[in-house]
Amino acid sequence: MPNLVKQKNAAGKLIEFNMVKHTADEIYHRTHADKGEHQSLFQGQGKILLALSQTDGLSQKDLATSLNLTAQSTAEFVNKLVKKHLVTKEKSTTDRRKTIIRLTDAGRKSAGKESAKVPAYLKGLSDTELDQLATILTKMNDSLYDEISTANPTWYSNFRNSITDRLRDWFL
Amino acid sequence: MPNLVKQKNAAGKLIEFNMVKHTADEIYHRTHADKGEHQSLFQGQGKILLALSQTDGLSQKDLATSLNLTAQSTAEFVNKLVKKHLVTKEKSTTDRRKTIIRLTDAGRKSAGKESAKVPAYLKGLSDTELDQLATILTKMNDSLYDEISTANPTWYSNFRNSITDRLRDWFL
DNA sequence: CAAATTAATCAGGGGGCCTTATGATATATT
DNA sequence: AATATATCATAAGGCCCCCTGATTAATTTG
Repeated sequence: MPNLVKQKNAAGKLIEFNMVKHTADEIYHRTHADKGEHQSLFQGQGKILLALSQTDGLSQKDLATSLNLTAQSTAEFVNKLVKKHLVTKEKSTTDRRKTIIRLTDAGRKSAGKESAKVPAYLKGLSDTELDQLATILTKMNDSLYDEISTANPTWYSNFRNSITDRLRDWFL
Repeated sequence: MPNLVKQKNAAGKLIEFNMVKHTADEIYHRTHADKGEHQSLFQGQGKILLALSQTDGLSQKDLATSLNLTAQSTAEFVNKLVKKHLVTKEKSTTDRRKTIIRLTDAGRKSAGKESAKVPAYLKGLSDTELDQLATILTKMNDSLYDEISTANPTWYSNFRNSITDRLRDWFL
């Protein structure tokens, strides 16, 4: 039976990590403000870009369902990206209700550039610690996947797909 | 010299964790939408509430600087909280430029209910793993604190204070 | 007292999301 | 063919998180 004190301790550290990381990211954005490019890659416009960089030429609807967004939100983000010349919209010829979204060169570049870089805060860990961390995170992730799939099976499968796509750069 | 493969592996797992946790949280909000109360405690209105629950009766300016927000953002959140009857505004008598913000009873209650609960995904870890995790997170956090303090010393000190306040419940 | 500084507000903007309505196109039914 | 229904996208409106710039009111300083 697990020690509650240890659990609480770890939980606190995790919360702390989230907070610290959050503000570190904020500072990074403000400093490195490459003219307003702070897509978090997991959200909004960044999400769309990422999805397209895996499979270009999706319809808005496809994007919406695969990203668990409403069609409306998707339209909004796509329009914003169009304004920035990162994607293009064109009507599908086979089904003229559909709008096909394609990455521009700039878009492709922008999507790819959150390159698979190892964050500095991992560089201070020993090999053993890195292994431990990976093992632990795997367990935690599985637990969260479980939570998601029981709460919302639909989301789960969409999510699972997009996640493996997005993590392809990291493993193997 | 640390193994780059191990670093990458751990980094990937961490990203995965962030993504999974993100959507788990989203689902939680949508499901448990207790009449639109999703303050994330680390942001916006929740941040203000938390700060006031540590030290009531701060001025807007005090709030802004201690939370690393602009005066304008602070005003916005405060006004929203006033509308919800969670805080009150009153002009300071000693310096009539200042506006003192105070928690209402409802506000105090709302702030306190962040429930220092151990998340489910930690419950599956053994005592050893919990210790390992805590140790590792401590290192990562220190590394991030470093990053923050060199990038923005001002933020650092403000942040450091508010973080210890906020984590008080976790480490006794 | 005039000037400088400080606290707060107004106006406006950029992100992230959703719901409700509507219009347009496609497909199924009669 | 003609009508009904289902699907894709848009428009409009809301709420949340946050910032920059300009302006007003009160206090401190020279």
